[in-house]
Amino acid sequence: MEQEKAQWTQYIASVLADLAQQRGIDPALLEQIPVVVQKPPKPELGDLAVPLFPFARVFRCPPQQIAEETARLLADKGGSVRSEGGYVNITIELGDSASKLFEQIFDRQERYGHTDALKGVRAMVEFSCPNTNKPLHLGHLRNDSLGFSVARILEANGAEVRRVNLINDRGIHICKSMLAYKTFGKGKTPESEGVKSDHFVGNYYVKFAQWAKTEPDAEKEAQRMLQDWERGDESTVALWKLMNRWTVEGIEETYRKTRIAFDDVYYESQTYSRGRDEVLKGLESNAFYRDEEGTVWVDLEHIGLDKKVLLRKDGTSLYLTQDIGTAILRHEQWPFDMMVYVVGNEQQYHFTVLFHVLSMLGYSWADRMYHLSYGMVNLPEGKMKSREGTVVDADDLIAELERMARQEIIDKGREDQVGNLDTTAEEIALGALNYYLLQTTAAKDMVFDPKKSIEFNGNTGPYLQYMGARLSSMIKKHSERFGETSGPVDMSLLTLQDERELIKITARFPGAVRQAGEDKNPSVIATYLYEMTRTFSRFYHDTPVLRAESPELMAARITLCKGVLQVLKNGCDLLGMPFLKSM
RNA sequence: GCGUCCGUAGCUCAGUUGGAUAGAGCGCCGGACUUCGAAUCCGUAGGUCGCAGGUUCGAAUCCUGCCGGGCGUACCA
Repeated sequence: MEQEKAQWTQYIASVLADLAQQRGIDPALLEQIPVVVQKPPKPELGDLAVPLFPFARVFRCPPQQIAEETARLLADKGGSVRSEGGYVNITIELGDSASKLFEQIFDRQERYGHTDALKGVRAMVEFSCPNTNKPLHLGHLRNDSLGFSVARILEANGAEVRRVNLINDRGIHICKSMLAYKTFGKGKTPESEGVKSDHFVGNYYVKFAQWAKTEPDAEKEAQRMLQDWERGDESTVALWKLMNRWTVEGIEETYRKTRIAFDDVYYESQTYSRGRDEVLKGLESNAFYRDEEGTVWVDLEHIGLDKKVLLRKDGTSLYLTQDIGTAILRHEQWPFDMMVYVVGNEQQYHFTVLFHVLSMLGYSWADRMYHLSYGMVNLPEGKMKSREGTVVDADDLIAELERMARQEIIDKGREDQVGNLDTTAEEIALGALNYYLLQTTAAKDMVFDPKKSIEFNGNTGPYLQYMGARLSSMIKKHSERFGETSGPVDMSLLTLQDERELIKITARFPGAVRQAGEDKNPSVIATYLYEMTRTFSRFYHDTPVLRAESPELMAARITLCKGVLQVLKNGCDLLGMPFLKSM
C-alpha cells in the first residue's frame, strides 16, 4: 500500500510540474510545496486523497480547477481518479497489493507489523516499583500495563529491551508496618492467619496509621527503628527481611496473575549507597556543593529550578540520591541507548531534576532518558484516597473481574465449550483490564469503571477477544469442511467496501506499531485494533464466508479473515491481552 | 504565586507532523437471528472542540492571553 502511495505522489508531482511548465510558472516555487497523500475521511471518496489547496497560490487559480486538471491528466494511470472540491481522490486497484500484503502476513506471522525503526537500540524500561509496606493497588496496575506494553512495543520496533523493577524496600514507611507488627503481631504469620502475605503486611501498615492517631510516640518510635535499621541492628534487620519477603512474595503472586515479568529486579536497599558515592564524586568535581552544616546540594537555578538536597548532613541518602546511583549502576551493567521510566506524573519534577543532575555529572546518556508520565486512575465514585479507604486493591479488583467474566460464561451456557472455565475467566479479566487501562492516553487522568471494562459490547477488551474467538471458530470450521487452502488466491475478487477497508486496515498495522513506538503510546495500538475489529464485525455480520457464492470468493475471503486474525493476535500481544480461541 | 499536565456529545474516550459536513463506545429510542458464535450488527437523536484574540486559502490541532481542574513546588517516595 505504501508503494501505491509513493507511486501516486510521484504521478501527481510530475503532472503538476507539467502544468506549471505549460503556464510558465517557476518550477522552483512548485518544489517548495510537498504533495501530501492522505486518507479520505470517508471510504466512498476513495483510497487516497491529495489536497491541492497549497498550490492555488502558485498557479494563481482556484484549487478546484487545479484538482480537475490534475485528475484529467491522471486518467491514464489506472485506478479511478476524481476531483472533489480542492481534492484529487483516487480509488486504486487493490488486488495485486493485497496479494502481496497477505503473503507477507502469512510469511511473517507473529512478526507481521514489526518494524526495524529501533533496530540495534538497547532500551531499558523501568516500571511497577512497588513499596514493600503494602500490596499493589489500581494505580500500580496502570503502571504495570503501560510498562509491559511499552516494552513489547519497543521490541516490536526492533529494540533490544530489558525490563527492570526497582523495589522500594527501605525508609520510614517500611518501618511503620514493621513497628506495628512488632507491637501487635504476636508471632502471627500470613500462614497462621490465612492471609496473602503482602496483604498481611499491608494490614499492619494500616494498623500503624490507626495506632499513631492515639499514640503520639508512634512516629518517633518508627524513626528510631529506621536508625536501628541503618545501623544494621540485628533483630531489626531480621524483621525487615522477614516482612519484605512476605510482601515481595505476595506481589510476585500478583505479577504472575497479571503475567508480567522482569529481566532484572533492583532493591533500593542495595543501590542507595551507590548514589551516595556518586554524589560525593560530584562534590569533588564541583558539580555540587556542601553548606556549612554539611548538607550536599545541587543548584539548578540556572535552568529555572530550585536547589535540591542530595545528601543529608548526617550523610544519609534521599530518593533522588538513590535514583542517581541506580541509573549509573544500570548503565554500567547494561549500557542502554534509551531509558524509559514509567512513573506517575506526580514525579515529573523529580525526573527533570534527576536527568539534569546526571548530565551535570557528565553522563552523556542522560539526554536519552525519558519519563513516561501517566495520570491518576479515578473511580466512577470519585478519587481513590488512602485516608478514606477507597483505594482499590489490585488482587481484589482482578478477582472481581474474574468473577464477572465467569458469571457471564455461565449465563451464556458456554461452560462446556470454553475448556477450562477458570483459565478462560482469568484471561478475559486480564484482557478487559489491560485494554481498558491502555486505551486512554497515558498523560491523562482516567476513570476506571470495572463493570464497563468487562462488558462484551463496545470498546472493550472482551469485545476484541470475542471477535478473535468467532474468527478462530470460523477458520476452524473452514479447514474442517474444506481442508487447508492451497494454490493461488485471487484477492481482486474482494471488491465490497468492507473487504477493501479490511485490506487497507491490515496494511496499516506496521504504521501503527511504528507510531506507538515513536510516541511510546500503547493507546495507538488499542485504537487501531478496535477500528479493525469493528470493521471486521460488520463484514462478518453482512458477508457470508463459508457460504460465499463461489469457491474462489470463499478462498479470498478466508484468506482475508486469516490475515485479520493474525493482526488481531499480534496487536493483542502488544497490549498484554490474552488471545482466546473460544470463550 | 510559580512550574507542569489536562479541558472534545449526558457519561467514558479517539482525533492534535493544520485539510473535506469533528468521530467512536456507553446510555436513550427504533430495527435485524431458518445462515460462519446475536457476548453481534444496523439506524435516529445528541457538540459554541473551556473562552477570547492571532497566524493561515484552511485551526479541535500552531501562537498569545484568560477561565476551570489535576499534580508538583520536602533534608517523603
